[in-house]
Amino acid sequence: MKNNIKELRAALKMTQSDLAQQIEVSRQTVNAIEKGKFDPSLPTAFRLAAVFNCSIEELFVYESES
Amino acid sequence: MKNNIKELRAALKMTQSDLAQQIEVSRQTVNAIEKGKFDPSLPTAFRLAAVFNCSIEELFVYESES
DNA sequence: TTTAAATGTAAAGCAAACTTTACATTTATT
DNA sequence: AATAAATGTAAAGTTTGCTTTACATTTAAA
Repeated sequence: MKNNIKELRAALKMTQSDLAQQIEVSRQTVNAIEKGKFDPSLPTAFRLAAVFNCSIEELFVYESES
Repeated sequence: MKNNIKELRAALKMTQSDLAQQIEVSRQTVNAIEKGKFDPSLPTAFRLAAVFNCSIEELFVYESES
């Protein structure tokens, strides 16, 4: 699963901490998601899409698993 | 998080087992998701949306947590 | 109406999403 | 150049998505 959170976040001039607060997860979680260490939960994906005012499909690109 | 998987699945005349096979999870997982016992992971949500040829947003309705 | 298929549910266990704490490194600011 | 802000990363722990096994109940078919 790929995502363009880092770019979208930069476009809004937000820090990882800012974003973390808005979506109610830890800063490390935002970092890990951006770095592709793991996928967010569905609720977290919804909150992310809300912040960037876009669809989950625009935020994340599904790639068949391992 | 609400969803209309049960209805969409019925419309395609699929059993929970059929759907489980297609999205590569267990039948119990499909049942639990339909019954709202837990939310699917993001990858599973993507696979579900693919089966029903719709967006994740059409499948799931986000509701602020606990 | 018996049999089979589909669904519901439960327990135990594993894996992944997330937390907190903590520290090191990189990038801005002064 | 010094300081602060932002980012990266790691370890240990909790929660939740998901598995398997197992069985009970509901719905459909013979």
